[in-house]
Amino acid sequence: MLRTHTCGELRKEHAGSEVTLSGWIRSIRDHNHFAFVNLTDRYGFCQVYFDENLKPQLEKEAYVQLKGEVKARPEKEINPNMATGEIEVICKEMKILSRSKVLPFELFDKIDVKEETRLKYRFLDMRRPQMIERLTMRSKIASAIRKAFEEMSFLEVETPVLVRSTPEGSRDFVVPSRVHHGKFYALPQSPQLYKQMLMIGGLDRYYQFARCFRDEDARRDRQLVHTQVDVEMATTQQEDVFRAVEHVMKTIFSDVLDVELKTPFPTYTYDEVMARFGIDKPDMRFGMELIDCGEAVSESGFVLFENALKDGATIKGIVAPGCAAYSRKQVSKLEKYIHQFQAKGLVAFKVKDGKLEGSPVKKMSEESVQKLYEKAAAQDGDLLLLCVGKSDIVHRSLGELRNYLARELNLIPEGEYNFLWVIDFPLFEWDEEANSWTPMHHMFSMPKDEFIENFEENPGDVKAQLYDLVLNGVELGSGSIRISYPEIQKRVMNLVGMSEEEAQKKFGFLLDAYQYASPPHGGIGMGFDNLVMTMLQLENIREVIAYPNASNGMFLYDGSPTPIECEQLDELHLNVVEKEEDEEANNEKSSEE
RNA sequence: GGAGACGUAGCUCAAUUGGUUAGAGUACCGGACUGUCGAUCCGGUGGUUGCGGGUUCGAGUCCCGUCGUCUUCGCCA
Repeated sequence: MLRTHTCGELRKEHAGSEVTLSGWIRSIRDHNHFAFVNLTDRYGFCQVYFDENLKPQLEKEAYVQLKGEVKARPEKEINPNMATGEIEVICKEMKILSRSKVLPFELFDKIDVKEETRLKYRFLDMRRPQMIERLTMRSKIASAIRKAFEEMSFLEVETPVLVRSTPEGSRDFVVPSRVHHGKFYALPQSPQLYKQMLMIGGLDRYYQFARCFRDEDARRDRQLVHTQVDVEMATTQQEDVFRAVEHVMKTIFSDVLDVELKTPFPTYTYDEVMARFGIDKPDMRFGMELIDCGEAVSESGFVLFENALKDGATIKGIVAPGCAAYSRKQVSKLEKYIHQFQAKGLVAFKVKDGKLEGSPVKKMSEESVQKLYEKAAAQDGDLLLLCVGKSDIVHRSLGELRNYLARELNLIPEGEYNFLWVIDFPLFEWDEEANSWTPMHHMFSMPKDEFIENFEENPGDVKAQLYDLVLNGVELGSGSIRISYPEIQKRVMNLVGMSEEEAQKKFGFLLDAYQYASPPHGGIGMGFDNLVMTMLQLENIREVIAYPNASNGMFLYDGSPTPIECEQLDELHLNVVEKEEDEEANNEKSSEE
């Protein structure tokens, strides 16, 4: 070995011993006749003393190997902020193994560098203790997850990475076949179909860290490539999946964060969370629930409200605590925020001296103002904000506004981990564009028992054995009990407008498998990157991924994607069509054939 | 595909709102210092203001286009 110890492990009890260390030279503190250096590696950093003779060799951020003697520091020179602060190493001999160019940015934790630069030089960014810590936590969480699943007799099974392309769901990344002219593999959007077949295959309990590929625009919490903790269990009901996942969460929070979670996690129905929080992944660490004000203002005399109600609109509100002093400008900033969710605007009331104030009050009957005040149950100094419109828009807007205000007003308690299950999701939603019903999740989710007999009658009302795991307002995972009965599967496909031929063509391999007696089964897929991000209380998924992509799908550390050689294209039977100036002539976006 | 923000020294930012030679911190280079803790002190180098047009006596600043990063809507079964 090129070292006897790592840079982070030397302590007082090593004093007097001869050691060999390897690491990067960071922070040279030159005192003319001698110098101090922090020698660093993944494990920490260690102060090394260089005398006048050895000092000239020092080069910042060079990777060196050195021999020296560990010396206990005198009392007054101990650095309590440093794990190795009670000792230093007196360098006797140093060899530079590798030199460094001047760094594009410094490698401290509190750097303020454009992310673009950090991603381009990810290998340097990763040397920062903060990034080391994040990737270390990620690894620890992963191994705790494995431990927990193994305790419950789950098998880790790998599913294929080159799979059949399915047009359902998100856009596939596609891989051309060299051997099969004009044919393509796809990278899996998730192992969904393959894990279902594992259940038919009798594996009974499966989990996997699965890479999932989705050719969609990236977001703060979404990457082209992400890692999913994928789970499936046979002979199971919804609650069995919950208990298994809770065991895993309990284990990782206890092992990695030393946080003891209370289980079971509470469950809420989809309808309830939508009504109370406007959003299917509510953050329940704070209050500010939505208030249904339609009834209170139904006879207010205010044209805006009355006309809206006549058109079947929803009128809901939230109370922003202590915001009565908000200026018109501040309210309009909030309105601007909800414009992006198609909301028209906000009607604002200030709460003062036990009643509502503000310009809308003048347009309303005294009685309805009082009714609204009572309904809102707000305190003096609060601001009541009403949103009027189509129910899905009002819910989404207020739901997002609630989160926005909570962040703005610092209402979110730190260090709290609020888990919950959202159950009873609708099985179908109406797709305006396609003018048909589509599955809310995917078409293999089982309706709840009471809907099985005639779910065709009112598809929009059908609830499914479909659930999400939510942590602090982040959707961590989504799953369902699957349809293991070919008859029911056929009816669901029928309802979403998929003919038998089409179904055979796209999913025949799966539907055939179900002809051979499947145990009832279900499972869940959990976003591992999101889990790590939320556990570390970070806002951006890229902070917990070693090699993330930028928002336009570029990988800044290697510059991909790139064009490929003509020879490669020929071998794959591909032709790249130049993008034409005339967009109309080229509205088929695909440039590959 | 749409919207917004940003782009000035290697890095992070400033430039009195269109005014003359574009500044600061840090990094880098040189010097001083016998106990520092991302040392300190003194001095110095460093700029095609992302790129291309335009308006103007004059543009980092205004306009148009373009490229890049971030956020977001759409999209993400």
